[in-house]
Amino acid sequence: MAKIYIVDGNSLLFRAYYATAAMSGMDNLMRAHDGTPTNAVFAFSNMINKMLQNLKQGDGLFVGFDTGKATFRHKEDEKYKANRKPCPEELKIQMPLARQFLDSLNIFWFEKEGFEADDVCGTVAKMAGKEGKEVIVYTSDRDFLQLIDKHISIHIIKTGMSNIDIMNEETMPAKYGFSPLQIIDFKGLRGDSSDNLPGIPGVGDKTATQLIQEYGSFEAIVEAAKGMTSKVGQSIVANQEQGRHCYEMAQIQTNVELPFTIKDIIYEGYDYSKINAFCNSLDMKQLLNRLPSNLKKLSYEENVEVKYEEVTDLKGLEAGDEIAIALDIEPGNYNDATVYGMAIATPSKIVYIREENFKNTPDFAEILKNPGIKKYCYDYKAIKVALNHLGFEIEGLYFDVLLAAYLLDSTLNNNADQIMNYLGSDISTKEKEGLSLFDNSNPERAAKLAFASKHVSNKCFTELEKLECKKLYEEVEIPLASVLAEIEIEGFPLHEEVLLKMGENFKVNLNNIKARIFEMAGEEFNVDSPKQVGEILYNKLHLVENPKSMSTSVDALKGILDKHPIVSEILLYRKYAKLLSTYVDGLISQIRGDGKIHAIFNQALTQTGRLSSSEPNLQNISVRDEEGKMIRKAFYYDDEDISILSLDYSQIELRILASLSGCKALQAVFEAGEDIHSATAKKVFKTDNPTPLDRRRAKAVNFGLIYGISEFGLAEQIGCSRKEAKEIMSNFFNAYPEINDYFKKINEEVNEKEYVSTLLGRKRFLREIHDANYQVREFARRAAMNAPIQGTAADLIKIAMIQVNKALKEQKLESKIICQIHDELLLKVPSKEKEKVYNLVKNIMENAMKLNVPLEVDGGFGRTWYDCK
DNA sequence: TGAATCACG
DNA sequence: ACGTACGTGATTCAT
Repeated sequence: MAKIYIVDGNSLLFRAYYATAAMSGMDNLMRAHDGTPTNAVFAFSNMINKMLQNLKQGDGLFVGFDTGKATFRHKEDEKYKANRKPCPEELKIQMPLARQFLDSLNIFWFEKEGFEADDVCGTVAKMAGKEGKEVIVYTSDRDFLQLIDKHISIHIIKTGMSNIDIMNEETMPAKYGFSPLQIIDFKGLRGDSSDNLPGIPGVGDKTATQLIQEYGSFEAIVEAAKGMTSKVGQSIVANQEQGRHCYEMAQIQTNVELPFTIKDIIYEGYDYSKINAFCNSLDMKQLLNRLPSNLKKLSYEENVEVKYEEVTDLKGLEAGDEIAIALDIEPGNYNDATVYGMAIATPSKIVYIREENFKNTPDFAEILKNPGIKKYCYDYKAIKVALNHLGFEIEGLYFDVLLAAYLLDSTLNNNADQIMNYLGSDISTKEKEGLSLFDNSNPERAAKLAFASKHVSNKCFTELEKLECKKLYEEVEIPLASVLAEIEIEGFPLHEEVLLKMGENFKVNLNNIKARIFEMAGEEFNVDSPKQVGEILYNKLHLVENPKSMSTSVDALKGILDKHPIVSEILLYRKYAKLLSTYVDGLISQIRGDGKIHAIFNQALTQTGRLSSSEPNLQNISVRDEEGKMIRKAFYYDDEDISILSLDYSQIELRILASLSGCKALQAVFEAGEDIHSATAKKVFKTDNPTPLDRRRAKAVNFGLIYGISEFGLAEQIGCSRKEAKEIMSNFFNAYPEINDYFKKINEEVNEKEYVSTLLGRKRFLREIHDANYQVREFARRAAMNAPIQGTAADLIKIAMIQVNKALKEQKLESKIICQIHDELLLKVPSKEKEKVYNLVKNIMENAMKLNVPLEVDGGFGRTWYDCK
């Protein structure tokens, strides 16, 4: 979920000033070459930079300031803050500099006359909370604690940015002994000497806390005090007006009128040239190297005005040898989205043509299908598939912004606005008015997108070259986009009637199981609700004494199978419920008019370079469970002459690990064609005849290695002691010493560069490797171990897909790729092509990449997907 | 909208 | 002392 970081600017700036002034001594403040004091801005910039390090795409950052003029609180109380020492001149000078600093980082800040930073920040925090954002407020002022709710936490800065008290709905009451809102009652009693608010004389922290815990609120305490004989009681009654005044003054306003919305504070990155100029002018260059690179816009330009004209035909459009295009299309799945029109940009002009006019002009189809005219665009695959639905072809992809951005930084989402922003172009349009409610077309946006697609291309090529990804881009991702489009257009036949029949069976089972569960539980409840299941198992049937968690996951339930027969029934219920909802009803809802599934293969989504599949996901159709596997029987061609061919890489990730690490022993196992898990079992359990159990445990060891497991994780996985796991791992590394060295090398690399690479140079950035949080850091470390392996496997099969697609076309074969499942390809193959295609595809897959181990591809034909073997 | 669950490699 | 395997997508409940 997006987070919103809110900074109490004045509070932090004061801290920044006094912390550094105390360190260096007042006479020795840090200054720029012209004598301007910069200590506060410097320390402030470091604090802000720490926050930027945590910022993710879509997160917001806002700084609220005091204007320095009188506020409504001063009007109510002329003595308010009257005891404050005047702000030192050296700090005063830096106030506007801090604002300039924020401007130069494109960070949104705001101040409003008549209000304090507290009120502005409080209002923004509540606004963001209402939108469901997770809000984190940085301040050193404890008054802010009253803002805490389920969305908002307050980070109280004690010293610098490392000593922080994180206060939220749980921690705040635990520490203070009362609720967030009661901080106001607390201030009423206690007062606040720094604001010159006296509160109730004779009441300190301890007494105030006690009273609040006993009576709840300030007014209730005043009421109760009337019956007290103690000195404190008398003081409360006598000074109640003064206390009430302090209570009022401590309240933060959360309904200040603001001329902006949360959308405006979403952070969209900094322009290096701007912050560079600022830092240079104040001689604080240290900051520049420490700024997070992921938030840097690739370059900075003022908005370029994009002019376009709407046309009904393309007469007179000189396409030349390259054009940039953008579809104006309804958001959502492009297989059934309405296409409103298309923007076409040539070097001389940009035109927009409505969909109903596509057929008016033969030039339209000609230009698009001419591979000699280079196409620049954003998400070519979507355009190609959507155009196909309208009966148009497109060829000649040259530059795809989405794919370029994906290689530059896989953490970027498939969001044209954000990606263009990252690349320094703005394609946002004003809210349009006056158009039909039923027409969500946006010609201006399409025009801007087309223009920007060409505009950012040079920059992208330069960056791809710097990152050594240009070859991967041109030779893998770009050609793959067309291959995937063809796979999506081709589709995969799925038979509703077969699924329905299976579904009926599943439903009968499900109802019987449900009846048995209710019988055993002694009541009816929602078995789909993990919460209610946990309630029954743990609180009603008490299957576990002092349960550590209320988890009802497979792992948790398998551990208590013997405690009660209801447990296995719940697991069975889950199985059939899953089959019905996801694989029967879910798949049926995705069958289109042609009796086929047209899943989308996302090419720019995963962090490792793999594809993903959606609507529906064809990459997680059941196979491990025999009954679940039946679903695959619904995937077949009516034409009995057409079979499905499934070919998959055997042990691809372990082979890649063997190759990348140069591990001789592991390579030898593959060269000898030995069973890898048995081989590992022999080595880690030191036996010549591993039992099936040994092999199973060795398999877990092999997989664990790929995932960067710890001895604890291994022990958990194979059910042994930590000590045994440690020994197994040490045996493993003794048997395969180069693997240990390889992972050490990966660790050093990610620590130094904050990224890791696949064999072909695909990068995965892991900036979290230097996160302050141990768990976050460890997660990044494990991801760093896995990404080169998983990513190289992804690169490999992508190359194979391109080569297979090309070979099938060149040899004029009717066979087609219809699905990819990470290490497996599915093809439709007519009988007469069986032998040829089998050998062709197997051969291409096994030789797609030159590794230091042989690649092995297995598989076979089936009438249905189920039967492929 | 997120958490929990479970399907796959 | 801490917390504990990589990468995905769909469904359901609950807020």
